[in-house]
Amino acid sequence: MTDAPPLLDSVELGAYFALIEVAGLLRHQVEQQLNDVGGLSYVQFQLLARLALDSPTGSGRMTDLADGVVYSRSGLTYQAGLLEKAKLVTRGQAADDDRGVTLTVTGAGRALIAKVLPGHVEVIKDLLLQPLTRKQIESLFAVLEPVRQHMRAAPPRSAERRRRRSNSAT
Amino acid sequence: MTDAPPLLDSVELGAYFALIEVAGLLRHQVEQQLNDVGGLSYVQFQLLARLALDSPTGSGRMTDLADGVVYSRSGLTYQAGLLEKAKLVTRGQAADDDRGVTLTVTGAGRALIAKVLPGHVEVIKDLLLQPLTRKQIESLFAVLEPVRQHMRAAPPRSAERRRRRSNSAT
DNA sequence: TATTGTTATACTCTATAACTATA
DNA sequence: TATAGTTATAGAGTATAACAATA
Repeated sequence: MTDAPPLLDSVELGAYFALIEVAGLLRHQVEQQLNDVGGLSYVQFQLLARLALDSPTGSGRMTDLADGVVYSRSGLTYQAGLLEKAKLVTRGQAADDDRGVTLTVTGAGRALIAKVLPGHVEVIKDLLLQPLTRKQIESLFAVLEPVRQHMRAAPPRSAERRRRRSNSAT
Repeated sequence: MTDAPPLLDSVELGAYFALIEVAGLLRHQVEQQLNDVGGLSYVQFQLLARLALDSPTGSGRMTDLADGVVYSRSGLTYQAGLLEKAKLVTRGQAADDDRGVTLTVTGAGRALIAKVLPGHVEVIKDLLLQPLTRKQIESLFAVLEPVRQHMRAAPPRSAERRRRRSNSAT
């Protein structure tokens, strides 16, 4: 057993650690702002924002929302339940698939996002963007975007989703 | 009340979202590997790794460890307790300050880090580094490093630490 | 038979506030 | 009086597995 050769050089290590730390601190600060101003967790904000900002209809299917926001199905159900209880979304049958559930932002949901967004943006500017030049911001995006694509292509959650289904040893 | 003008353009938004998503997915995968192979949470791994890899003595002061790893004091005490119970670290008096507590990695702790590290590195390579050129990795580091410095300069946790102490209205 | 979503449950982590001891 | 660390406690979030209903 020779000792581990496949380590990382200092730049790779630095990029990795910086990524984790920066994202962690940023998320922590953002979470605090969201909670203070709107009583929202980050996941809840993401769900609401997706519906209110990304979807033209203000609606979305559970399964689609799960991807990229939440790691387990039950987790999404839990969060959707909280949002529904708070009257920020409604739950309804999906149009085409009778098993499906569709989440829709309410007016209150949109209002809350609008209320929370300015401070949210402020935190991002102050913490993440402020020390960077325009070029650096562009560079950050240019580098992270392919990584995101790559991660989505080999989906971590989807793998979990179907994990050990067709178990032949039954 | 005119509606929110101080929003972000698409590059800024893209950089922010990509950062959060990439770091989140990466951390999730890494966490799974650490847990599967070594029964460690990410925070526990970070603490152990700091002691085993960064410190020449294998020791560290609680307060110093808290910075950048854990968000609250009690959180660190909790994690230190777990690590101690698992015989991965020992707790002792700090040399100079009688209030201080020093954490020291044990042999078992070092062994566990060594056991876990190759797979850890593998995940980082596969998920984060693989789709990037060397230049991009360097660029990622070059951009994130000043952000990290900036975030540390306006410390979120330290602010919490001394929050409303010297209250003049006493 | 596979997929969508829910439920029950257990567990991990985090934060707050009160407290002790040392500087 | 301020700081280092611990404790008790409460709460939020997540994952697992079993389940019902539809494709």
